[in-house]
Amino acid sequence: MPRHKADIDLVFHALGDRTRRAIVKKLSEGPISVSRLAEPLAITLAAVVQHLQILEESGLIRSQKVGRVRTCSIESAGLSVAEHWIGECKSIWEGRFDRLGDLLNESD
Amino acid sequence: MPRHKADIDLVFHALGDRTRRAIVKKLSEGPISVSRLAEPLAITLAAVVQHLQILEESGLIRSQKVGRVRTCSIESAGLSVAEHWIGECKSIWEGRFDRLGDLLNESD
DNA sequence: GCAATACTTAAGTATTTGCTTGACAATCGC
DNA sequence: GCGATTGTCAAGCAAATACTTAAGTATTGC
Repeated sequence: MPRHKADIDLVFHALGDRTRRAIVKKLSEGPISVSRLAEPLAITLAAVVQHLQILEESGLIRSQKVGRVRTCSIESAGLSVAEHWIGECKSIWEGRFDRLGDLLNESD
Repeated sequence: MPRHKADIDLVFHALGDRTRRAIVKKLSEGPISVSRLAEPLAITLAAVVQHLQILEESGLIRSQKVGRVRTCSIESAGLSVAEHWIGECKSIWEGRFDRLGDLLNESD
């Protein structure tokens, strides 16, 4: 049963780590196996697996095992959750400027 | 001299903490002082100040002190850095689908 | 001047984190 | 079957993190 949480706390926590962002970036090029994913990273396979667990639980990636190979891919819903939160902040902030503009009738 | 780094590692690290995201969200409503910012948060003022330092060094917020009051506000460049990184991942990912579509001549 | 306000700084602490090693399990090629 | 490949699991550990308390510095109102 795949994780489909995409919880905002989990997503931003997952993206807070440099290595995990590198994994997400790599996966955006397309699905890839765990060991291929680990190759360019200067850490052990076990450490990569731990990062993948965090990424999967956050809803940023998903994976399925066929035979002995686990193939990982991006779950775009996870990135969308983060994107939406940022967009929300920006629109509140910009909305504020709009109202300020109404009052002052000038731009900063 | 204000910080204008907006470094991607610092930005995502800063956004990785729930309390700091709450601060950013609050600041998107408009500038506010440190103690007003701390009011709804169930932590000490000193802890809030530490979060503000991290947020300011990452380029997510800026602040200026007038008299004894430090007023904080959003630095939208910081959020844009995060937004851009996410957009980049998504467009690489979607680009991949486009090329797949060219090959298969069908949509998912 | 003096007390209250609004931070600031430093030191200490409990918890979380990212990582390692080592043992284990499953699957593939031959 | 057997060795190589691919991944999993469980401790364990050093460093980073998010806090706290306590003491200090400016600034404001009276």
